[in-house]
Amino acid sequence: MTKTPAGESPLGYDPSQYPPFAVTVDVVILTMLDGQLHILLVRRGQAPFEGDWAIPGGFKRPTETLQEAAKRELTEETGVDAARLLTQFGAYGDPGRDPRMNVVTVAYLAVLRDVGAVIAGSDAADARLVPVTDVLSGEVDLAFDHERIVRDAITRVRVELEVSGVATAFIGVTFTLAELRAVYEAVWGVPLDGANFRRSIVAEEGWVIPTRRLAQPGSAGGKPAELFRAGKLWNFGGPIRRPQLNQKQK
Amino acid sequence: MTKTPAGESPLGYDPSQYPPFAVTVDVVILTMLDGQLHILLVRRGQAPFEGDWAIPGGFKRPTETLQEAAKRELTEETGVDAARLLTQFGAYGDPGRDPRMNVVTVAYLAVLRDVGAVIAGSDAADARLVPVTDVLSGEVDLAFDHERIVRDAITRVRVELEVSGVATAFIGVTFTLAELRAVYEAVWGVPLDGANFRRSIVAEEGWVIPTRRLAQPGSAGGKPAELFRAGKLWNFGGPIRRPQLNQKQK
DNA sequence: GCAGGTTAGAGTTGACATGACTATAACCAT
DNA sequence: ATGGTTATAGTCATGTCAACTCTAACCTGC
Repeated sequence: MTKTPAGESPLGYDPSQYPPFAVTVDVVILTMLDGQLHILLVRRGQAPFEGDWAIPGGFKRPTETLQEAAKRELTEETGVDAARLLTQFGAYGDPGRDPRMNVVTVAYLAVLRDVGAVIAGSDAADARLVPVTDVLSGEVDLAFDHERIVRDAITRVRVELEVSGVATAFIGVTFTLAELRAVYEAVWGVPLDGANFRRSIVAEEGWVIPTRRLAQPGSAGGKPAELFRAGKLWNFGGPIRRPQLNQKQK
Repeated sequence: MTKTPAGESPLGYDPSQYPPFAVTVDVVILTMLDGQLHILLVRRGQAPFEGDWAIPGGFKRPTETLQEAAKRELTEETGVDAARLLTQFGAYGDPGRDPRMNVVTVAYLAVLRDVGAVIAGSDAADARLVPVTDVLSGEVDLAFDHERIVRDAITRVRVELEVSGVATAFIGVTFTLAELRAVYEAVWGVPLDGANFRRSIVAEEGWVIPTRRLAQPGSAGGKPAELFRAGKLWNFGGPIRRPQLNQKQK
């Protein structure tokens, strides 16, 4: 942090020598809705990219940490609170990524079980949950380089699902194993065998704790499922391995 | 990226309203030396933290990407070239992390097989390779919040070793399986069975390519090992799973 | 040149994880 | 009651992997 090409002195660094830099934070919020993975987007009310969808975010203030900025901007723009669970996953600073000025943005990711009421902020024309498949397929265009950011976020959460116990963050305090399995299937986009899934989880104590209560069967009937709570082992990684992750092409 | 608390208009954003923001990049360079994992550090020649060790880095310029800035600063400060292989792993922006001004830094990581000549840049008092254990144990104090950054980097490379094929980046173009195994053992800090290691790698074609040449045995003797080149499969993940990663505490 | 030590590499075995599948239980609708 | 649906239990074959043994090919010291 000390190298000083012509005229830059770290001690007497004069920012006015440079075009202004801005630091922003952007937040990717993921949640389950109708068995599908959804992302929280806002519709921009101002240029540039007015009318386009974007992920919520905004300028970092000098007195706050990056994490605090992410939490604040998310709440201001969408009314959503994800104080915990915000994890940083990337920084983006290509020249020209924002037509107005030099902007470096730090991207955060959070996974929520229930987003709650989504309320568009003052300068957002709209805010809502959109299926991630619509974004990944290009059906919904995003402002700036936000599509790339979202793709990176999805990649990240797919890995996190396996190596960290983030799966339970998607669902309620008590849940059936089918609900838990739906999380894996939606995020990874693969079907999982229900019986094998159950065995992997129940085989070892500490993943799920039986509540001795039963869930209501759906309208289609079926045997009522047992309700579980999440155990402590989720803090040390997940119990389910991603299928075909290691398919080596020969 | 549009929320505008009092007076901030995204269109007419005026950076002079704010205390200046600086964006820097910092680079963690890891390599193998004498069977131990080493990190490239520079000794600061100027305040603040004058005389302390730090990881190389410096200010991003508006016309370059973050990645380009990392490559440039590394070369300027240490004479080391790691154009490829630089991967971003975190951003740090806590208020006060730099006593001079508001600095948000984006941290990069690279793994090199041979660092080559290390040449301290103009304002670095020294530049050299230091065992990471000395940093992690606190024996070597680092400037700013660089110790935290280094810890995050080590955590990252331990994961990368398993999910990406970064292992071959540590060693030469041709290598013995014992050398390759030493990389895993040094980074993960665990012993691996030589026979099982060999089987995992040789079992499938594409990991290593025999060169039909033999390495010179060490002074202790022993059967001469076969020399291999890295195959293509390393681009799609590594062949060795980290032991006890899933040790679930009961 | 021989003995004992060292390293590379092959093979063997058993524990365990996992995928595919079958069977049964408990609910819904009609 | 009957058939459809979902949850849960169990079976079986396969694959992975760690621990271990064994042999080949080198070194050094005598």
